[in-house]
Amino acid sequence: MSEHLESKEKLVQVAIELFSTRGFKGTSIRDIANAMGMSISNIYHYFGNKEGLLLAVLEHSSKSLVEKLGEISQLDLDPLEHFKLLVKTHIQLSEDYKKEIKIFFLDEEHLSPEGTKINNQTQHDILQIHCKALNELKQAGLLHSKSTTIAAFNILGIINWQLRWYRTNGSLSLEQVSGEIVSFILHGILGNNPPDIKPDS
Amino acid sequence: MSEHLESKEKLVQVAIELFSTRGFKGTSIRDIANAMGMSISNIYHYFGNKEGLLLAVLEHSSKSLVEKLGEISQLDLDPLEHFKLLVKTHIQLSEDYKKEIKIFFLDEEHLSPEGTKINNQTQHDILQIHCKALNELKQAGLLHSKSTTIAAFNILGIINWQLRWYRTNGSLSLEQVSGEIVSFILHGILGNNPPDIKPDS
DNA sequence: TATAAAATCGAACGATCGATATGTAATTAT
DNA sequence: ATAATTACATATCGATCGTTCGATTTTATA
Repeated sequence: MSEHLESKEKLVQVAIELFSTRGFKGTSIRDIANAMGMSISNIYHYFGNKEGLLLAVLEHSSKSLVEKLGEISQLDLDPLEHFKLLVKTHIQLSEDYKKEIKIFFLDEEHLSPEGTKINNQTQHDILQIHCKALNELKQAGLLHSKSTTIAAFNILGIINWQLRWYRTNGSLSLEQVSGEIVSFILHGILGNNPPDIKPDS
Repeated sequence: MSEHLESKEKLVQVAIELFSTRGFKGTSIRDIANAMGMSISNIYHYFGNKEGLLLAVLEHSSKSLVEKLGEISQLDLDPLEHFKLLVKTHIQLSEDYKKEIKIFFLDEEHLSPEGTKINNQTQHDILQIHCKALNELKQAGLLHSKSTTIAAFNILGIINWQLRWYRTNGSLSLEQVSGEIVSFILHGILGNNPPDIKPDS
């Protein structure tokens, strides 16, 4: 009744690597089998079919990502510090889950109903985490934006876009970029009533 | 020496439609031929191979998009009005070129060197247009952000993300969303020294 | 150690893919 | 009028795709 978790976990990792660089349709089962040094049929033994493997990847990474972001959401901090920590953590997590998130955005079009469901659920969860933090700011009278939802979308846009252009080997450190982004977002949502924003906590 | 432009142009349009919904790898030449009511070989007659068709799509739309955005850049306005107009126009253009831009982002991974070149050039051009407008603001002493480049990336992130979540049939009009986004961005880049930002020009 | 279960393999299947070869009808140029 | 070019179609190629089958090896258990 025991599964060979080593192979199964390694398969997911290899799939993440290949799906993120070549896309789902651009990666064949044979590609994955070769990269694993394993036979094709063995992949079917573990995941049933190609999409089963994709679903395993999606489920594996989305659950973990939302979980870690949710931990921040449950901390008991004052609204402003809470929000800053949330954005900073989100940026760091995006870097950590770079490849997995890329799969999310790259292959969302040709997903099965189940895959679409996972995808939508994940996006919704993440949006809600930010909305919650923004509503705390609103209750504290600090929010300038009329719509917290649009503000939350804007924040996700900035963070997810940073994932596309930021290069680790470039001249900017992630800390620098993260600081600039937090500052940009804070001014964007707080508007003209900023309680003297400190550059970093 | 004359070409049948009607069929060729229609082919590009059909390709845009299918590539944007199913992705490049997810769309077969046969799919396109069927949607056109045309034989497969005729597509090869016009575009040489599948990628030639993709390049035609990319070239067609990127040139047009950058051109229209560049027109705004050449207007002679005061920096702030200039910038607001640029963002608003970019949002509107994104809506107009929704499908084409989707192809840009969806299939950037498996492009030929030439496709990658067009893609990078386009992204670079658009970024520069925003950087230029931001530098004008900087010279006017209005900019809060340290790095204009990061600020420009943030702006692109917000606009391109809006393209993903905004639904025309939803409860929000594009005008509303556009206004909120412009406000968000203005506060984000101007920071604590805002010259009394008017909600709309 | 016997046996059931899990893990792995090689070979093959039918379908579909991008691409081509070879034609013919229609248009255009001379 | 006729030669040349363009616009299309049919049929087919070899490659690759996802998937399956049948068998073998390894591992767990009783």
